Amino acid sequence: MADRLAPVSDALPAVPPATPGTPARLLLIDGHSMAYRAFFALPVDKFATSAGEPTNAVFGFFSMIANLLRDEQPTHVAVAFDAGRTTFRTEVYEAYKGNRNATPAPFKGQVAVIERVLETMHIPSLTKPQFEADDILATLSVQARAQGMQVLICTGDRDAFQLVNEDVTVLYPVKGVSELARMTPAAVEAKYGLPPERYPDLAALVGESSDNLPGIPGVGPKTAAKWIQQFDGLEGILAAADKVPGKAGESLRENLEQVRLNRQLNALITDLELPLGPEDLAVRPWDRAALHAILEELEFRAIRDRLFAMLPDESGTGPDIVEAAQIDHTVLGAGELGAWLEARAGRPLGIDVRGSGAPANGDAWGIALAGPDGQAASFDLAEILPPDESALAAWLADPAAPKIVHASKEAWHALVGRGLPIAGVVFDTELAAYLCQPDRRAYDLTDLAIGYLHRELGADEAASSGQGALDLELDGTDEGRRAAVRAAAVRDLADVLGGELADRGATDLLENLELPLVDVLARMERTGIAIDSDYLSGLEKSFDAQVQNAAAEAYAVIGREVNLGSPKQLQEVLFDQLGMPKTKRIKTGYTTDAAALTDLFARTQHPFLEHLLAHRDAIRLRQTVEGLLRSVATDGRIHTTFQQTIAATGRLSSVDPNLQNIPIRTEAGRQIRRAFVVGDGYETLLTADYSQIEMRIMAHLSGDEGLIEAFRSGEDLHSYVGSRVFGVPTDEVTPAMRSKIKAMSYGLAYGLSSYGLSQQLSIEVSEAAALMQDYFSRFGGVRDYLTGVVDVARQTGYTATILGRRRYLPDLTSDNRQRRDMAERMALNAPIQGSAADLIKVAMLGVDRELTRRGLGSRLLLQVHDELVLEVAPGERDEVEALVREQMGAAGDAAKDGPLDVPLDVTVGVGGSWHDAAH
DNA sequence: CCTAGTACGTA
DNA sequence: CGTACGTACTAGGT
Repeated sequence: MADRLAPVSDALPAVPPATPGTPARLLLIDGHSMAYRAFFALPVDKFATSAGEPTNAVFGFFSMIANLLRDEQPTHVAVAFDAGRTTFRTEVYEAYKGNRNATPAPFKGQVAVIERVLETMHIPSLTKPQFEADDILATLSVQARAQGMQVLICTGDRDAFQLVNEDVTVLYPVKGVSELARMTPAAVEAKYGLPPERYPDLAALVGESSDNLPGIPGVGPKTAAKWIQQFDGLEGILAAADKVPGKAGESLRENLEQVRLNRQLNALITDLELPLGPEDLAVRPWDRAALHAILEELEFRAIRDRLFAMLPDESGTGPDIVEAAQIDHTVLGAGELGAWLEARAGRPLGIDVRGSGAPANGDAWGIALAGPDGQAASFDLAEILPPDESALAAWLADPAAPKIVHASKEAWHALVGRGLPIAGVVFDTELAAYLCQPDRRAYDLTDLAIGYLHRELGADEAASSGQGALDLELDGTDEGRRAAVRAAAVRDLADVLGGELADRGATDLLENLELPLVDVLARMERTGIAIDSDYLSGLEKSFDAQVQNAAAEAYAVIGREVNLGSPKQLQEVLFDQLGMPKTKRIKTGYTTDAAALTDLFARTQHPFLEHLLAHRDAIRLRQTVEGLLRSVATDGRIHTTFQQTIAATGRLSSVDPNLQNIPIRTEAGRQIRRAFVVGDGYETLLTADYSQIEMRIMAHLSGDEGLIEAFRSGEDLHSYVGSRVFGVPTDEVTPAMRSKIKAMSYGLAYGLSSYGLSQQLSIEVSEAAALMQDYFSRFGGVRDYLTGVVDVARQTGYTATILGRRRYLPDLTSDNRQRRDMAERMALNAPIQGSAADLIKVAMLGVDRELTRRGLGSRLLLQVHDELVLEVAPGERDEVEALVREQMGAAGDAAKDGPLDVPLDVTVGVGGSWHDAAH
């Protein structure tokens, strides 16, 4: 270990805006003027979303802002917009700007988008009724100057030249919006031969065509400038109008009124009352996620990166969009960790673990700890000395020593792989962020630090600058310092996210559900499930033979070999070569999915379709088997990873491999489940399913008496519902009736339409609509609930599960019908699917707790949304079954508003394989 | 090599 | 024109 070093102040290079001593820099932009310039500078047909929304003005404007932020490094920014077409100027002079053409249709709407973008960048947009943007800019520039600021005004309106002085520069577009002329006093003087304050006098004489202000015929800028010099300004000229010689003088005398009017109108107002002063316009951190989202929405894809790269936020070279991380990073001397930890006993420390979080063979090679005092320490675990390692191990394993981690399940695997088990995790910043924003797809620490702390961690700074090798010290100090910065961010994030959770009523969800579940899931992943690899290999051969056969027969029918896995080539065969009727339209032509092919086969009986479908099935099964074989670890087991922060509804997901979509519906598919077997030293596998969990939740949430009674009666649900809907006794509900009802019941939880139902059941839309009518007439509570849940979500902005897990659905108020409808279906489904997810998570905690408490050797292996798979130790079968039934059945008692109104039935099966344990 | 589109497995 | 996922493949860009 290195000698003890003095604490290093660790300022990462997000350059602070105004170094002390340099004046603040205010950038003011005339929004409408610059957007309009951008609109004409960029081809509208090259800048539009796939929906046809034009974005050329938005892009040009935003691109210009990015350049300005980069080049000018303003400390303060604001954009002013005209409030409307009528202003005090149009009242004085009706024709003011009256020559302007109607706003082009593709421009309309783009200003609103620009304002939204500015909002995400936290750049204020200012308007003032009856005044123009330039009046706002004029007022602010005068105020800012008085406060000692340097001012830049970006506008395409020449009237702003009157504002130019030693502290105020106008940036005037000369070509498009990318090239701006810097109008300083000298530049104005050079161009017009007058100081800036005389410019409006000149404009009054010459006129301003863009404002529809006529000038004096025969008087151009040269003459005007000469007069202004000669008579000491416009007042002098007007006073001496009689003495002005020549034809021009005559012309002047004929237009005195117009000149007076011009001068009155082109004077900018500098004493408006504004809600914000220059001091309120300081550059603030952006809402990076929202900015990213809006660029996504604008489909700026290819240019988005360029845009982001220009932005100071990303490059870290701009204004104080983000703060630099400030910590004291200490490299501790040998044996000092114990005391360092002791000094912070009982205080939660942030942890950063470097290593691999793989479930089967995790490993950790570095760890950093950050205390509440801004101090952090880091270790290279390959070099750590025994006294420090034992202090670290004891502290990590101590459940009473509070820890804060980002992605604690990965850390768990990494540390366990190093022989350093972790306990006492009181906060996981990834889980917390997930509960706050469940629709996000990623929760990178770097992004959370920017979003919640406005702090740049600078993780890849050394590497990306190409100087990494130079900076990196052999003892790992540089890496250690970055780790310490992350650990400090994790610790600080816990404070902010803890508050966010509390605001959302989600603290309980984190502390008593998701966080305890991490440990359960980690152990499930580490345990894995045993695989009969020999059997699986045999299955692969068998499916492979089927693939070859089906392909050969398919080729024989059409007389040539095509790639049966290519929808494009299949379309050629089906619709061109074989001339079959067209299927449902998709983006790339006509669908060749299984439903369409089956339908085509029913109509044409063409043998190619039969072989094609058989090939699809076989290739799919082979692919599944091959994937599983690849995933078998050296211990003969498959270790999936359960992702806890992916599904927006609260479900888990499973990856590497996905064990939540192993086939079960077809016989051939079920064969694959025979490969999942009980491991050595265990007696059997046990599966436990909730039956009709989502319908039970619907019954509970809706409070529908009929549906609740259906579950209490213990009768077959779909037959019970069918008998009520069709008005026949339960035992006279035919299988066809029952399956219609089943499809309908489940469809309702997904926001099914009558059209969708008709497709599903291959019946007329009218018949489907009638079926829904009958259903709702008997189960009105369900209808009321479904309409109510959307209404409430629209009001509150979110849906909630029985444990208060929220899903935010801002699109419920979208102007876009497609998005709105989608959001409505999400709102219908989220409370149901999410509550089911809550319930099985509660059940998992209960099962795991009881297994441990009773000292049983049986263990949880898998969760498949409404099913748990356990490995049962010898002699524990009956006790485990009872325990699982008990815990799963009781999960409903944890609901926020009291126990469920319906029982939770659990079906249990036992067997040597997953297949045989089914029921 | 990466992305979009298609298809399909589960609950 | 029914929710929530993950994976694998082709095709077309790079």
